[in-house]
Amino acid sequence: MALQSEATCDSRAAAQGPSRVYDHPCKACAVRVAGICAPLEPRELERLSAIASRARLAAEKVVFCEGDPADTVFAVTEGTVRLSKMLLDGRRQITGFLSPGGFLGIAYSDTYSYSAEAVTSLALCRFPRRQLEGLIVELPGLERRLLSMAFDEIKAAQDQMVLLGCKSAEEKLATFLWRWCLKAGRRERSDCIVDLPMNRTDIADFLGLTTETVSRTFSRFAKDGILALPTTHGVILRRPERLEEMASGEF
Amino acid sequence: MALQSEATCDSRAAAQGPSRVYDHPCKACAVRVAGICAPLEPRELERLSAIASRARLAAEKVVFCEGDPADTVFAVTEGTVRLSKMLLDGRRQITGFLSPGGFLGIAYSDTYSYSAEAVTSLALCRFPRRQLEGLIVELPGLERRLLSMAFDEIKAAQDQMVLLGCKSAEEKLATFLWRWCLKAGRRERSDCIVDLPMNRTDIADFLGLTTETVSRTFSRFAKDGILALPTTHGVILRRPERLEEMASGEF
DNA sequence: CGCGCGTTTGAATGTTTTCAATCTTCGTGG
DNA sequence: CCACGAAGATTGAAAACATTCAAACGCGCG
Repeated sequence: MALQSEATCDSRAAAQGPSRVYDHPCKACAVRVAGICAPLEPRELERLSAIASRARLAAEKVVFCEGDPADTVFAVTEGTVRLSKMLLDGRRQITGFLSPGGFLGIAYSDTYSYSAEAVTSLALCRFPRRQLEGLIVELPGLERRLLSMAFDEIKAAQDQMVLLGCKSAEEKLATFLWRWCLKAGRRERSDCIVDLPMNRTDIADFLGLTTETVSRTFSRFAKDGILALPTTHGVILRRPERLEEMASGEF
Repeated sequence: MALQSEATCDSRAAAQGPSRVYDHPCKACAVRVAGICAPLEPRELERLSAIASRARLAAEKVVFCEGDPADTVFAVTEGTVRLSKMLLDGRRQITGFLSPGGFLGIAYSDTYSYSAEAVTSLALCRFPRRQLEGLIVELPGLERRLLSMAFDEIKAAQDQMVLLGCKSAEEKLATFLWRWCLKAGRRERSDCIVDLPMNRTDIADFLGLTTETVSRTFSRFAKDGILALPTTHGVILRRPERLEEMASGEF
């Protein structure tokens, strides 16, 4: 499973002052993965660090594939990961994007039930699954945190089902941009500047549309003055409130 | 969150022989909710029973509404529950159907993030949320089971995203019928007899279609000899293997 | 038996997709 | 530094699939 923490990836643990954690190769990781480390005592954090190793991955590389033996769990510390499932004929559904703090690959299953790829270049923490499961038994805070993250992921999945099942192309893209604006938007007066690390095909496969429809909808939004597209990955939301309206928010 | 156990609802606890559990009003419930009780020791089961109460609900009645204060968690012991989310204008997405063993209403949130209604008449176990959360802290087996059920629910949600985002109307209905056949189908030679407790509108809102499209697709399947519709809720799958093919299974 | 609701069927419409071509961007090599 | 090539993005036109609107059917219940 892929767990995305809503916590920001500030250097929380840095406030704990010097400790043995600092000598460990996972220092940087321990500092950043607020998602899972947040509720841990320093001693517990050290236990987690002890089983972790770090890895870097170039953009578009595969973290793991659906069906692979699931022997490693990952935490994202830098970059964006794309999670997807494929049909036999190659049609793809992206089930989510993970940012720093996100957690992926955990499940009570012997194989991964989805694929994970690097959208941008990545920094990851790796946890051997066996050892992490052992730690979960020992550290109740860790299990509680996982359960909380799992619930958040279920909620996000339900919102995505509403998007996929109920919304029009325009509403889908508006929802997508509005979410990204809330999560990672940089405000500048009434504008919201958003960087979309993924390409149009990724957006299309996330929203259940084609690239052409995504592109057309972007163009229409730009023509209507709702946003500007200085580059394909850089979007300036000129009227974020219009997007929020168009998103037809749930409840 | 709604957790659907894959376990059948056999009277597992009955094998434990007479005990104080039997004197408790939740006897019947404790017997049936294999979903959450399965990994519990008899003593632990008793603790769970002690905070539970039972309820019955007529078909089409509301269990709880999106936005209501989430102070009760439920387990389904009889009947089928429908979980849904609504957009402001009334469009509805059904995120899942729960059968006996299913668990609903748990989340680390003060309000329910979705609505739950009775598709058929129901028997439910009720757990006051505060007390259940206290019990989770005390009983590690309970928390482990919840985490496992949460992972299963995430996996199911991802499959549903694939269905909603990638599949055609025909593939959607074929997938739906094939799943139901696997879960609750009664085999008879090559046939599979399925009872669909929900109506066409429910199916449509689950699959991201309209009732008309669902109905037309049913008719086409019947015309092609893939299934027969003796009643609207009773379906005989004459060629389940054709449905499986049409479902374009994942991976 | 008749009424009402849910389902089915029909025809027209519309949104999104498909197919195709062009444009843009970015990386690479001259 | 510029030119080139390839991949991604955009735009256009035609087609397809699902929806919408409308009407008829049939089943269950009073």
